[in-house]
Amino acid sequence: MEDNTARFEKLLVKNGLKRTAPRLQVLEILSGRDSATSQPYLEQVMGKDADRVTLYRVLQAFEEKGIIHKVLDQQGTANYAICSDGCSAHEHHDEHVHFNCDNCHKIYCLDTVKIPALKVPAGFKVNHLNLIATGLCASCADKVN
Amino acid sequence: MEDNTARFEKLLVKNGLKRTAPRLQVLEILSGRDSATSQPYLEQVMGKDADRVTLYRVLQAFEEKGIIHKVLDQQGTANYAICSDGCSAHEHHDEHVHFNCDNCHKIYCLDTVKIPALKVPAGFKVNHLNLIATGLCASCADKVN
DNA sequence: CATTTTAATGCAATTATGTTGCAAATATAA
DNA sequence: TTATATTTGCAACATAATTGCATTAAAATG
Ligand SMILES: [Mn+2]
Ligand SMILES: [Mn+2]
Ligand SMILES: [Zn+2]
Ligand SMILES: [Zn+2]
Repeated sequence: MEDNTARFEKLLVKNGLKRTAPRLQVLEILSGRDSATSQPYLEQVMGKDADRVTLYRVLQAFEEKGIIHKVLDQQGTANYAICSDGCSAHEHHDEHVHFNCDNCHKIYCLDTVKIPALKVPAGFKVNHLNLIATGLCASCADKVN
Repeated sequence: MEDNTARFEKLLVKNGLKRTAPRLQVLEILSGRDSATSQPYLEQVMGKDADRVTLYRVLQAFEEKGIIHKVLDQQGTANYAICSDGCSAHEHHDEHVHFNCDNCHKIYCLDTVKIPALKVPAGFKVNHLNLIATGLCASCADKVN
C-alpha cells in the first residue's frame, strides 16, 4: 500500500476543502475500516486531537461534498462510510443495502446489493430508498456455530 | 365508531400491563393518527399529563409487547405506530415499507407494500429488513402541483 | 371492603448527541 | 510576507434518552 495521505490531500483540494489535520485524520480512520464508523467511535479515537464540534463539521462537510455518506443504525446513531464511486456535491449514489449486525453492531455497506425498485400507493413520489438489513454478519455468524 | 377505551383496556390486560392513564392516553393518541407519531410530538401533546420518563417507559413496554413498532425517520428520531396485525411479545411482523415525506415529515406505514426478499453476500444471516422510502407523500405531492 | 402485593409513576440527576455564535488560529492565495 | 478566507476551539445551549429511588396506585387476595 502506498501513501494514503497524498491521496487524501488531493481529495480535499479537489473538493475545495483545506488540508487540515482533523480532516486527514478522519479520512485515515474511515479508510482503515471495513465497516461504517459511528460518530461516537470517531470521537473516542480522535480524543483531544480535535474538538467534538470540529468532528461534526468535518463529517458534515465531507457528506455535502460526496466524500462520505451517513447511515443511521437501528439505534438511530450516525455512522459514516467513504463513498465508493461517483458521489459528488450534487448527488450521492449510495443506494446500496446496509447490513447492521445485531451482535457486533457493525454496519457493512453491501455495495454489490442494490435496493430493488418498489411499487408505492398512488400519489406517493419516491425520491430515495434506504434499506437496512439486520441480523448476523459473516464473522459473527461463524462464531455462533 | 364505538368506545375505544374499552378496547384499549382489554389490550393492556391481555398483555399483562396495568390499565393506567398514561398508557391509555398514548394508545388514544396513536390510534387517532394516520401516520407514525414521533416521541417529541407525543411528549408535547401529553404535556404535564405524564412525565417524560413515563412516556419513554410506556413506549418501551408497548414495543416489547408487540403493541406498537418503532420507526426511525431520516433524522434518527423515533416514531411510533400501532402494529397492524399479529405482533406479539415474541415477534413483530411489521416488515412493511415506511414512507418518510420530505415535506411534511410524516411517516406512513405502507402496510400493503412488502419488502422484497434480498440476496446478501455469503455468510450473512438476515433477520429483519427495514426499508424507508423518502420523497413526497400523496398529500404534499398534490399541493406542489 | 380492607389489606397486601406488585407494577408503574414522578422526580432528580446524569449521559449522549448534536447545534450555534464568536473569537482565535491557520491554510492558502496574492 | 502579507492579506484573505476558511477552519478550528471554546462556551453555551438544546434535545433525546437512561438510571436509581422514593412514592403512588392498580390489581390481587382474603
Ligand atoms: Mn454505504
Ligand atoms: Mn409501520
Ligand atoms: Zn457482526
Ligand atoms: Zn407529506
